[in-house]
Amino acid sequence: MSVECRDAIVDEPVGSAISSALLAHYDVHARDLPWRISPAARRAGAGLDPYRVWLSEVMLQQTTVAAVTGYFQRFTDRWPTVEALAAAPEEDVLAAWAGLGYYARARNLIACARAVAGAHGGQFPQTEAGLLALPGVGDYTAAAIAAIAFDEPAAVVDANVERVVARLFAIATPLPAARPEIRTCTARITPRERPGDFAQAMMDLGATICTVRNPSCLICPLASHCAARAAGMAEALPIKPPRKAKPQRTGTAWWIELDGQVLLVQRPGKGMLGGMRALPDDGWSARADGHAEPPVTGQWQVIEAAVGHVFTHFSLELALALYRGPQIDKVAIENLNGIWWPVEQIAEAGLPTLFAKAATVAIQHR
DNA sequence: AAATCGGGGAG
DNA sequence: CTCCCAGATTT
Repeated sequence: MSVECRDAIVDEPVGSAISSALLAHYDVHARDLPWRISPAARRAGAGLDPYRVWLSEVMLQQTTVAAVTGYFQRFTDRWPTVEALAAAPEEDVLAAWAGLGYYARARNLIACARAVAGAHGGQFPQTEAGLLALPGVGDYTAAAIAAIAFDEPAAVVDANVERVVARLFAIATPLPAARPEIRTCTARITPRERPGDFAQAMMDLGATICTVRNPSCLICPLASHCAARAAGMAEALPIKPPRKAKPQRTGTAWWIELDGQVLLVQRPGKGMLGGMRALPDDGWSARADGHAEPPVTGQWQVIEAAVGHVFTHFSLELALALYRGPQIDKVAIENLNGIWWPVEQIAEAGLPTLFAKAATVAIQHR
């Protein structure tokens, strides 16, 4: 039932009819988002700031609009330009990113800002190829910035567009094998005029109408063009591979508090929660449980299953052990290479959510 | 091609 | 509870 996306099928008039219908709908129903500008300002000729487009796109990678909005506001208030972000201490940026997840994005964000502010003289590259060379900028983000900030007719394909296009052309090939065909079809319907609005309109459509479950085909501006709709198979597409089961791991975090300060560590720069401040722990990972051996001798109050947390590829049940004295082994503490942080200011430590939850439990048991 | 890497919101 | 989100990078 798959409709091949060839020139003969998706010819110029058909592609134009789709983009025209979508843009007309977008002009009325576009979501009002912090990284967008008003239609009135747009008509007056205002352009989008590439810095804000880039920042929003990186934050939105695998992350919902609702989760990003507050972070975007705080980042742009605190660092209004790419030069300001480039000049910020790395620990400040990582702490500001805490809770948003996928922390490699934050590390790449800093590297990218410094590359743009330095080697590129403060200007983002304006071509897809140039953007693609930046840290943390892949196929999707390069195309999105090129289209939205620089008016280039790039094929912007995110998970929303994958779904919309797979349905429009009834592409029944399972993902990820269907991606080349989806990309070709997306390029075929991307207009030379307003490519940035088109990309955002496609994503709005996927987020609000052409949803994963229960798509609202009755109000869809593209319903008359949709092959999956005609075949009664819209909700079944795209076909996704089965997902693997998550292993269940256990670990222990250590709460060592002296004189109102708790010992934190900075995690290694790569891997899980890389570069982030954290409670010291027993080495749990996606591959293995933690060893549960306390880092210093003494009396510990253990709170079993203090925190349950689900990561992308495993679940973790984290025990929390609170140090209860009587004395502290100064040498062993030094070996932890930690930093003492005022407990009253723990919210400003920039702990990832797992450890923020653990800290909350610890404070309740103080 | 498959695995790694967070967190939260929707249903 | 399950599913998935404006993906990139490494293996």
